[in-house]
Amino acid sequence: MKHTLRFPSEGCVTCGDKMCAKKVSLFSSLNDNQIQTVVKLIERKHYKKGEVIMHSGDDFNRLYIVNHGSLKVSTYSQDGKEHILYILNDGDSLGELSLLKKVVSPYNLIALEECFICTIPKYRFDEFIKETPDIIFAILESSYEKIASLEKLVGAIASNDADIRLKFLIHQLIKQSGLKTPKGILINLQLTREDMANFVGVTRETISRKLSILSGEGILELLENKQLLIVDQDYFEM
Amino acid sequence: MKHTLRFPSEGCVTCGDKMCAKKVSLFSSLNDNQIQTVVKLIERKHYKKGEVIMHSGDDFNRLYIVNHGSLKVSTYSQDGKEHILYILNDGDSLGELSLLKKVVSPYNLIALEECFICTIPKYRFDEFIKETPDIIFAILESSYEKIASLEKLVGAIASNDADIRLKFLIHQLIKQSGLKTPKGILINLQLTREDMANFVGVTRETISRKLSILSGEGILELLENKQLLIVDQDYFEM
DNA sequence: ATCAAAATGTGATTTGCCTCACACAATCTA
DNA sequence: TAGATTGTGTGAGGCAAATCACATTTTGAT
Repeated sequence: MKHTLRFPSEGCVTCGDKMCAKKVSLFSSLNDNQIQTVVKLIERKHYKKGEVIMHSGDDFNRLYIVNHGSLKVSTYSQDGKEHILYILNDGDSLGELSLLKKVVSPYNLIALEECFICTIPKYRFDEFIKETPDIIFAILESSYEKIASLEKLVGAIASNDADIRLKFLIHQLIKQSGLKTPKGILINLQLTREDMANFVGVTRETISRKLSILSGEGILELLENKQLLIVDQDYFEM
Repeated sequence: MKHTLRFPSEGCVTCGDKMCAKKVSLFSSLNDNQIQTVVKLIERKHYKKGEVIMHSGDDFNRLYIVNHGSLKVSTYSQDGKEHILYILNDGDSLGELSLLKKVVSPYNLIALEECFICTIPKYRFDEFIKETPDIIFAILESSYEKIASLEKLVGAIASNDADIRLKFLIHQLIKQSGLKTPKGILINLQLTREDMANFVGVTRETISRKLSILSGEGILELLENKQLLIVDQDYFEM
């Protein structure tokens, strides 16, 4: 049910914007000319909620950029449990390593909602790097952000304390996809309780119970359609 | 009690080898000329067991390379618990990010045994990058190895199962610093039970107990001087 | 609009690890 | 070489979260 479009020179069809690549943090340092060059390399795909964007074991020979939507990046342990490593939103990217060498994906990518994903095949990006070597620094920087985020995840999980884990989870969600509203920070991701649980290594029941408690204490509100309204943001500072 | 030496052009004093930088994975792709250039940038320091090589909060403006020895890289949680993120051995490096921009160290570095550490200050490495831009790819590659190792650590800790965590710990130690001997794989790191515990997020008591069990089952042997002899390596495959 | 499937909340029970406690061993240090 | 400090093994008990169970709600497909 997914389809591929290529845009040799007309910019992005979906967003109708020749500069849409600018919102990608990886490309934020590029000038307008360079952005237009990048846009020409892009292939766009569209995925519905729940669709698998990539399976672990697939050839990983593209850079993936989230144009619009959100997705989870996960692995499975031997006993079949899902571990979510990253949640990606608009402007996030994945697969910089695949631009360096031939690799197989260790990740499963699954759309949490309708997703517009831009990809750049390795062979096309190789040419771009030759013309724009500075892009490497942006890639390096984004990889260090990934390292920092993983190190924090390790710290939170290693605490073995469900409250700290949940605190970390919500802290992350606020930072990544929190929307300021008059009533508080709104988190509007299509994350199930189980997804949340699989991100921080607890069970869905524990997430349910702890969220109820926080809701009872007025720290957050559980809205319909999996939305969270964070009332007391300070509580989630770490 | 530590002292600094600089070697403008004579190669490494400690190892007496002008090519010692070659064993650093970060530099393994360089040719002999380039290696000699790198060696000229190196400042060497010597630390005794237990010495603090860097505190979290210190200016992080150097690339650190372990010439000889081993050290732990850790952070502390709010409640004062140590979390070990990496254990570095001969040839490992840390601080590639500090070559990109001014940062403050989030890490504590502590020598597990006598250590010979090579450092390259940012301002000197900047020049080297200009002459040898390809080094960036090696830096990128090493950062992806770091990401992969963290992702595995997350998976192991998120399992919430002490046996899996210990398995992962020993698997890592075998990979990083296991020495093949006729009787099995020898791990000769100066790690205390508590260090092991702080790497995988359990208590020292749990490590003690689980190691005893594995020893009783003949999977490994607990030797003197904190050495481990891995008899059944397959047990630790993941 | 209807039904099946997926997700959620919540109680009861179990359990694996943490915590606490202490004896003993190893290691530093003057 | 003695004494202090740091590290280690192991038992007993408690507890937080996993597991199991099931009713209810939400979602999605036809």
